[in-house]
Amino acid sequence: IEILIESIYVLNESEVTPFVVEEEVKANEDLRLKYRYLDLRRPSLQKNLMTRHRVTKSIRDHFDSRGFIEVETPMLMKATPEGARDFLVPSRLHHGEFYALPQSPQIYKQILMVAGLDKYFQIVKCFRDEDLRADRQPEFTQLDVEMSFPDEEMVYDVMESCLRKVWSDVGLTLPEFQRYSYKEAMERYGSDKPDLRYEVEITMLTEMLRGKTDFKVFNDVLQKKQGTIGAIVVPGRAPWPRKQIDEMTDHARKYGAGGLVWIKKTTEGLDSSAKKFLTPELMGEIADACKMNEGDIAFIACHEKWSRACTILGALRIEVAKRLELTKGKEFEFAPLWVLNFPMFELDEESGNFNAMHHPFTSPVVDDWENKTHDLAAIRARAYDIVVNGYELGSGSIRIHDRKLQSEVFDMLGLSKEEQEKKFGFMLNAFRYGAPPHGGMALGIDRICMLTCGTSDIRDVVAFPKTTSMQGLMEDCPSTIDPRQLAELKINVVG
RNA sequence: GGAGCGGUAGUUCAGCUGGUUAGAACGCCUGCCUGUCACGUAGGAGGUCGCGGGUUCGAGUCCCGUCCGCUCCGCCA
Repeated sequence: IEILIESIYVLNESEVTPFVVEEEVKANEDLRLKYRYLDLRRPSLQKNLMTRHRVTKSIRDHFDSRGFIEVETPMLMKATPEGARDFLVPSRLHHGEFYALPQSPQIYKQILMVAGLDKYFQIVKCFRDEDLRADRQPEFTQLDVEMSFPDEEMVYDVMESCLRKVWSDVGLTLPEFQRYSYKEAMERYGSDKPDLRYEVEITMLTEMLRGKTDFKVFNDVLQKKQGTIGAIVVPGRAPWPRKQIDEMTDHARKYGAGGLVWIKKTTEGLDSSAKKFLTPELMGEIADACKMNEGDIAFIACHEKWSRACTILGALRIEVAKRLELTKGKEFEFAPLWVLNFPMFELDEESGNFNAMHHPFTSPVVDDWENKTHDLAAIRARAYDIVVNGYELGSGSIRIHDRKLQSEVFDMLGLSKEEQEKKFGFMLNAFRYGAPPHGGMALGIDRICMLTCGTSDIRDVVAFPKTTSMQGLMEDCPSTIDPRQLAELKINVVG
């Protein structure tokens, strides 16, 4: 393989290439994408694609050996305008009607359970028309899994052993999974997909500070029902200059903080940006609560919303890790975890409606549902995520298999009976004829490859990726199309 | 939808507060050298400074708009 790579990569005698094909490329990303076939000659990309092949082969072997069968589901499906935007495909034969490309084969796989194919998996392309990121492409590949009569532990087992085999087959080892509840992950790491490769944790100060301070910033937050105050302690390093503290404050503001209070512990004692408002005793108590040592600095953030406060602190945690290079050289140290006990619903701040946090087919925890009050936020879902090194590798849930319960959940989400019938009638109908309890998971194969290849750029593990504005630079797409083609589809381009 | 960074030779970049003919390195072409191996050496070609407008006697440089790439926020059931 090594020799093959070497020989491929010297293959540039016929014409002067637009950039020098060498392992440590200096050429700009757009140039490399335009000449992707040259960029792909580089040994690291060759290796990545080989690793990707091994990953998918390994997955297929694993599920095959456990008696799962791979079933293909349609690429042309019914549009489901919940969630992400669909890519639409016009129908020639049915004027004015459209197919959608799947965001996920979710409904099909549930119906396969009704059909009695009780152990299903598929390696499948999915499509979402949302803005891109370094780890997101408009089309991406998922490992989709579903089984009948499972409990959570059965899903955990089959998925953990799958990942363990994948890692082993590409020459890596995957440590034991840790388990965190959503609440714990948020309060300790400020994220539902924390990176556990470094220790820095959040200290919650809300209860400690209640009734103990006149500092308006803290007090205003403490008056609110969900008001939350917490701190991130940066372990002793060179003194933090004003400029860097300001940068941390700007970073916190980006995530919705009003500002940032800091406390420093030095040989001369405690100093703080809020020393005019905090008594020395209280500053001492905060420093003790944060277990500060000499040379440490603590950044304290607060917000009237619990989840927002956690997010701000989580963003600061990541920023600290970046500045202190806490993950440097740890690309191949994997810290996998399960995040469990997600809330069923989350409030959409704009509309004031509740949305499904996972998706609307997720089963609620039965006790929570039966004892439900009007506090929808307290209902837990039977949903779970796998997180590795700060990436959400995938998520899944035990689904609803009862027609009545599914309809009630749709009610909660604000779908009228008419809409339910129109959008999901076929699914509700399928549940009439005996639906087994079922559940499963979907994992992002691109992200698995990113981790096993040690890259943080999804383009490094996709043969022909799109740019952040969703263009294919090599083949130049999307593009305008022939008017005759449009006419046949009876489509007018306006504007 | 919003923010930041970037766009100058084939490539990677420099170009300070606006000021003659826009530079370097690598690559490319020609000659010389031939125990060289990041060869050396002498010379050469190569630029609508992303695009459009504006300010100015004068714009790569300042202003406005726009396109492209990257990163991030929103978004991603």
